[in-house]
Amino acid sequence: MPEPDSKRPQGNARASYHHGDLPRVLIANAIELLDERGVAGFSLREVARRAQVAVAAPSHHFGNVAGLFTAVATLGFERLASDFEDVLGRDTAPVERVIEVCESYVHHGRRHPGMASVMFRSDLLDPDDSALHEARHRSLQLLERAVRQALSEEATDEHVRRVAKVVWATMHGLVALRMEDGEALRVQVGFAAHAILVGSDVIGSPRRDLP
Amino acid sequence: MPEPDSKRPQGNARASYHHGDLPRVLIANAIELLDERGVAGFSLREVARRAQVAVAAPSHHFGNVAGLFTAVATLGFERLASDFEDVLGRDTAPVERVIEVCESYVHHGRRHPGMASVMFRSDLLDPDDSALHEARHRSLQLLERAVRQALSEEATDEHVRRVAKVVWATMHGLVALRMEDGEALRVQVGFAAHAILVGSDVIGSPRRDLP
DNA sequence: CCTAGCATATGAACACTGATCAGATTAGTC
DNA sequence: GACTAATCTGATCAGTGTTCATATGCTAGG
Repeated sequence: MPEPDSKRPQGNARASYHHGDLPRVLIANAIELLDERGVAGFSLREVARRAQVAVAAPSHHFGNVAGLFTAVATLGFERLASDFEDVLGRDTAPVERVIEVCESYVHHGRRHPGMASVMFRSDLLDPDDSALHEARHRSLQLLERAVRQALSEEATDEHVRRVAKVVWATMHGLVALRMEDGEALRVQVGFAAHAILVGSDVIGSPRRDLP
Repeated sequence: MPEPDSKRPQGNARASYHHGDLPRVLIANAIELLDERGVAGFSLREVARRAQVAVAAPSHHFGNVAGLFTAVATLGFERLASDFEDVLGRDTAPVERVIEVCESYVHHGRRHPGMASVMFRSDLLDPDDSALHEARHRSLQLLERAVRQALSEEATDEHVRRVAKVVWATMHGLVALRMEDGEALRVQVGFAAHAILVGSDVIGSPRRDLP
């Protein structure tokens, strides 16, 4: 039975010639291929092949492969921001919420390894794409909001931003290095986020002595 | 005047045909090209071209491009470990020493961006290369030693290992995301390392209440 | 000294890749 | 219904990594 295939045009019909929904289909196929073979094994031609479309078709929508990657990365950051918003809507303790944000970050990175790696390979992306910048910035802003609520009230904006960046970098590192697998990563993520928050508050704005 | 060129054979003479020191020269050229164009712009043929050698020559020493990358990454981790050892030999406070280790990590990553990115792109490396594993493991071990001295004495081995991994991941993330530039990165690195150490000690083994 | 053996380097071939461009096809608009 | 603009095709180009038989010259054994 022909299940509805998201990688083919809507209405399950390619009348002929014009595809109808190529950009979305190309992005979906690109994500699939990235998760399947990684960035190194990626091929624009293979994406076109899977969409049953000519090799040159993608260029009319994305210009070049960097354009397609940029679209994929933008979608990735938008999903990430959406996940973050879900977490921020929950009614849990502030520190717990930061940890949950981190967990959703790591979860996203592990579920879509190829897509995630493209998101942070700035050398493969269009550096001037405003949609990408916006989506990435929104993700970071949501993390900052979570961090702000988890730190002491005396924390300055600069302090909050700095801590959020450290948390962001740590999560990226944990995913990129694949240092643990399965449940152990969850423990590591929780520990790391917690330690950074506590440590930052101790060191932070109102200077206290450290042990 | 002909300065001594490390990318050509020793003795500054390619009598003919046999190169004499190809592997080392290829690795040097690969690092140069990686730092120049990044992983995406890398080309094995260009490396061979710069060594003034046939396209197929590298394959006799490294098999394929993954083999060359693996050699580059191994050298990178050996240098990193060597830098770490220098820091560990200094007579500074333990926490300060961890920060200095982190700084040397970041410094290495910023000075050789292409090389550094290859070091952590496991999809581009030979996963069974023992020399690579050994060099990487030694680097992590040295970081663990620095962390152990900086944490409270009650810290278990497992705790030390976990904290070291978090520090490692954070530094990798800070470099990979290029979140700051110049001096600001140094501040960020010091802050991050410090916060993780302090936070880990507060959360750590002898359970205390947290604010 | 000189000769066989073997590691090293060559160059051509192959199957790929991403990008480009004129021309074919169709959708949307006046 | 005609026309313009968007979309897609198919062929072409330069460039890539890998493989293979062949050529070269260093080195060990006689």
